[in-house]
Amino acid sequence: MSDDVFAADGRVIGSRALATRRKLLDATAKLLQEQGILDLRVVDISRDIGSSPATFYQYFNDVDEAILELAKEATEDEKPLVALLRPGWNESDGLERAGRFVDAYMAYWDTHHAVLRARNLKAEEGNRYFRAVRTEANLLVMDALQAMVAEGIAAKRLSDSLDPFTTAAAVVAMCERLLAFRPEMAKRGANRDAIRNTLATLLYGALTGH
Amino acid sequence: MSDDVFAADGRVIGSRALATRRKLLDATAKLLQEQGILDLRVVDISRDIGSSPATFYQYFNDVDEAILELAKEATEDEKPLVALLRPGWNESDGLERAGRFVDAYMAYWDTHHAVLRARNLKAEEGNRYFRAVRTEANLLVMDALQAMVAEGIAAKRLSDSLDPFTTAAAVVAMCERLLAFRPEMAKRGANRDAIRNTLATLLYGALTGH
DNA sequence: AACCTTTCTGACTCGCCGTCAGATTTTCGG
DNA sequence: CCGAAAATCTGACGGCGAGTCAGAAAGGTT
Repeated sequence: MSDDVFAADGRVIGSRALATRRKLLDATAKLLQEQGILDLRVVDISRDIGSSPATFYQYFNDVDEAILELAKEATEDEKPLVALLRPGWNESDGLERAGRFVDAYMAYWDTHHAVLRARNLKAEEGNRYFRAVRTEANLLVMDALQAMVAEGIAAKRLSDSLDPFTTAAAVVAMCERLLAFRPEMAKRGANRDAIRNTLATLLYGALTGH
Repeated sequence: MSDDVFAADGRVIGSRALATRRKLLDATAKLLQEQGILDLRVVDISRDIGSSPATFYQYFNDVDEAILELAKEATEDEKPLVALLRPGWNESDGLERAGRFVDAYMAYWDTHHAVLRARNLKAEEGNRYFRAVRTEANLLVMDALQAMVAEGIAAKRLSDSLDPFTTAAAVVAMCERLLAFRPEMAKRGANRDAIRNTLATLLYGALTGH
C-alpha cells in the first residue's frame, strides 16, 4: 500500500503534477460551492487555474472523479463524530449528550455542505462510487447508532418491533435531511436553534425511549 | 380557469396533439423507470413513440418539463394519505393507525417510485419548479403532522423543545428516505416488514411520546 | 376539390466533452 | 552547465445530443 497519487492513465505523478492536481481539486470545490454541480464544466475548472481542459483530463477521467476525491476527503472529518455516540444516553445527561452530537454533526455539515450535497446527489443518481463513499460514511455513524438501539431493546426501554439497522438509517435520514435543508427551512421559520433542539430531542427519544 | 392544455409555444392544442403529448408523457415515464433519469435523452423519448425530437419540443421546452408534469400527476395520489393522519394516535389503537399510514405511504411510493425519485433529485439540484411541487406534496402531509405534534405538546405528552414544523420535516425525511432506499436496504438485510414496523413504531413514538 | 389550420419533421447550428500528437518544461547524469 | 530523456501541458479536432426553423403532411371546412 503506497501513498502515491496516480494520473488518469495510471502513472505515478511527481510533485509538480501533484500541485496541479491539488489546484484542480481546490478549484472544483470552489466552483461547486459558488455555482452548483449542474454548471460545473471542465472548461471552467481548467480556466480557473489558468490551464486547458486537456490538463484536467490528465488527472481525472471526468468531473465526478474529482468530486469523489473531495467526498473521500470529507469522510475523514466525519470519523471523530462516532466518539460522541456511545451507549449511556439513558442516564441523566442523555439529552445533553444528544445535543453535543447534533452540534458536532451540524458543524461538520457547515464545513462540507457543498461537497456532501453533491455526494448525496450523485449517490441518488445511482453512481456506484458515490454510493460506496456515502455508505461508508453513514455506516461509521450507523454502526454506533445500531449498538445504542440494540442496547435499548435489550434493556426493554425500546420496543422490540424496532429493527436496529432500519432505526439507525432513519436517524441518519433525519439528521442529513434537516441539515442539508437548513437554508431552505430557515425561510419557513425553522432557525438553527429550533432544528438543533428538535433533532437532539428526537434522537434522544428514538435511541433511549424517553 | 380552463382545462386547456398548451403547447410549448403557448397555443391551445387539439385532440390529436393531446394524444401525442400523452404518448410522450407515457414514454417518458416508461424510460425513466427503465433506464433512469441520467440516460433519458429527448431523442430516445421521441423514437419510442415513432416520432422526431422536434415533435417533443412542440409540447415541452425540455425533458424536465415532461417529468414535472408526471410529478404533478403523482401528487394527486398523495392527497388521500392525509386522511390517515388525524390526532388521536395516543389512544389504544395508535400503533395500528400508524401502521395503516405507513402501509398507504409505501403503496404510494411503490406506484410512483421512479417519478418521485426523479422529482426529489431535481429538487435537490435546486430546480425551483421541482422544489415547489415537492414542497406542495410534502406540506400536505406535514400540515397534518404538525397538528398532531402541536396537540401532543399541548397535552404534555411531547417535549416542548420540539418545533412542530421541524419535527414534521424530520418524520417526512424518515419516511421518504426509507422508502426511496428500500431496494438497497433489502441488500443489507432490512426487508419490507422490518421497515414497515420500524417506521410505524418511530412515527408512533415521535408523534405521541409513547 | 380548394383552401386554411393544425401538427409533424428533416436538416441544420451550437456548445461541451474527451482525445491525441506534439510542444514545453523539468530532471538528471556527466 | 549541457544535452538527452522523462514528465507535464495544450491546441486543435471529431463526436454527440440539444434545441431551432422552414416547410411538408395531415386533417377539417365549405
